[in-house]
Amino acid sequence: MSSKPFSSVWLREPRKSAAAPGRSREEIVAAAVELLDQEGLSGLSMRKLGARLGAGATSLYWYVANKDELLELAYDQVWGEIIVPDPDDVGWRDAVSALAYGMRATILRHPWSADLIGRLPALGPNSMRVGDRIRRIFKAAGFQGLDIDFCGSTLTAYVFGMTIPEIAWRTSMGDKDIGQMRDTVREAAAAHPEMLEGVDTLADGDPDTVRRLSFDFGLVSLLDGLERRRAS
Amino acid sequence: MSSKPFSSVWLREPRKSAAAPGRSREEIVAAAVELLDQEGLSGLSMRKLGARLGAGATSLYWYVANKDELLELAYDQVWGEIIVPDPDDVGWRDAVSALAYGMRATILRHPWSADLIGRLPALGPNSMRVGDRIRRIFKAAGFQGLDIDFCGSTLTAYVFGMTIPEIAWRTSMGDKDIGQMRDTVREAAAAHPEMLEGVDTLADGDPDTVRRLSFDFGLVSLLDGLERRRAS
DNA sequence: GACAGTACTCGCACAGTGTGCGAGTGGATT
DNA sequence: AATCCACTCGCACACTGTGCGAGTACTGTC
Repeated sequence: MSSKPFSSVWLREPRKSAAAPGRSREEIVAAAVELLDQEGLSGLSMRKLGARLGAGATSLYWYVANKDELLELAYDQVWGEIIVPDPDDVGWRDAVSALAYGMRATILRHPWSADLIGRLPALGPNSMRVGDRIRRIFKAAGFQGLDIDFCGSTLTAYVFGMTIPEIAWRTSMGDKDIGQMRDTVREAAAAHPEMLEGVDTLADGDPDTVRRLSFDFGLVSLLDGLERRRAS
Repeated sequence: MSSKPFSSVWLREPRKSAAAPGRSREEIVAAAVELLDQEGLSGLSMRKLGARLGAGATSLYWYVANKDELLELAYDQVWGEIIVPDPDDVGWRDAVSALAYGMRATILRHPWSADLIGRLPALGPNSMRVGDRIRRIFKAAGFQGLDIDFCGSTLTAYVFGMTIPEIAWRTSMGDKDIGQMRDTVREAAAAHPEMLEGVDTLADGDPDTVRRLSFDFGLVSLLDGLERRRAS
């Protein structure tokens, strides 16, 4: 295993200066997110980021211990875009639905973040805030004890598990039209008639619509299942 | 976006020779999996793998177009370890449960594979086989048309979404004891009393047991939800 | 104005990566 | 014996993250 001893930006004191020098951590993280949005995870290098800020590559290391810390910061920035509705306003099912769609939309807006989900510790203030709100929703719904956390895990697992592959599809197949796409998969699935049938029905509709239908199908099923749990 | 034009080992003719030369693709892939199991994704480099096989790094490029192809092959190898039960024997709920646990166990046995889920195209014969069997299960359960595929997506999304972060936890925190762990998260969650409550209850039990409970909670909920869909 | 200290910048260098290229090798076929 | 082909591999290139140590600029104290 390549297990580093574990560390996180969030667990150490930051540089003290409250003054406003030339560069700031915020500025760097913002530029990193911009670069990531444009060129993806593999497009972010310290040198490129430095150049974009008109700085030398190693200057950034004053504000950030290493690249992983920078990614942690950028990652938490993304979590900050997720808005978690208040269950008192709309009821827990609608709150969870809105949250799930919000998470999905946020990740799709920053596809590189999918590569970090589950690989980077999510201990930043924004991810904590989201976690806290999720917990509130399920507690308000009537779940108790460990079940509250289990509900949260289940929900995020579903959203992440559904969205991560979706992004891979979008980015890798983006330039191919759907006909080519179907042919490609048909070829790979040639040995399994059962799969071919699925490929064909799936390829009939507009890909975006199908993906949304699929996401909704699973989400509704999940909510139904949770509701049953809650009632018992 | 860093969107390469898309390609896959499975979509091109392999080298023709059916003879038995010194090295073979199978041997290389097996060694790669071994190395990955021992040192993780970042521990695999072409030079290291070559050395392990008593070969020069670039010799491998005769059998494999690039590193990504090698990873695709190793990845599919992992899918090959998943056994998908027959729904005729045990009923669809039990079949799905067994499958979900099997997938989880397989990924945990090869933690590096979690880093590839959703990033690499899964068009290999083994992943196709699994996909085919999953489809059969849900068809046998009585689902129809698009719903069959939606069920499959939902299930795999849940299993992947649940297992990917679990691996990150295991590997990054493996050497810390649970007390330290709780303190770490407590610190990060300090601003959110709601979360602290969760941290404390979760940290009470044995981590492995809690994880299994959590996995089961979501799985059962999901199955309940799907069952409701099927009935209507 | 002089000095000290601190906050920051950055060029250089190192060890490592994936991989294209082209020369070389050994065995089978003609 | 000559030719071909499967295969090996060293070299080189462009690129990566980052430790180090010298340099700069600003701030506060006498």
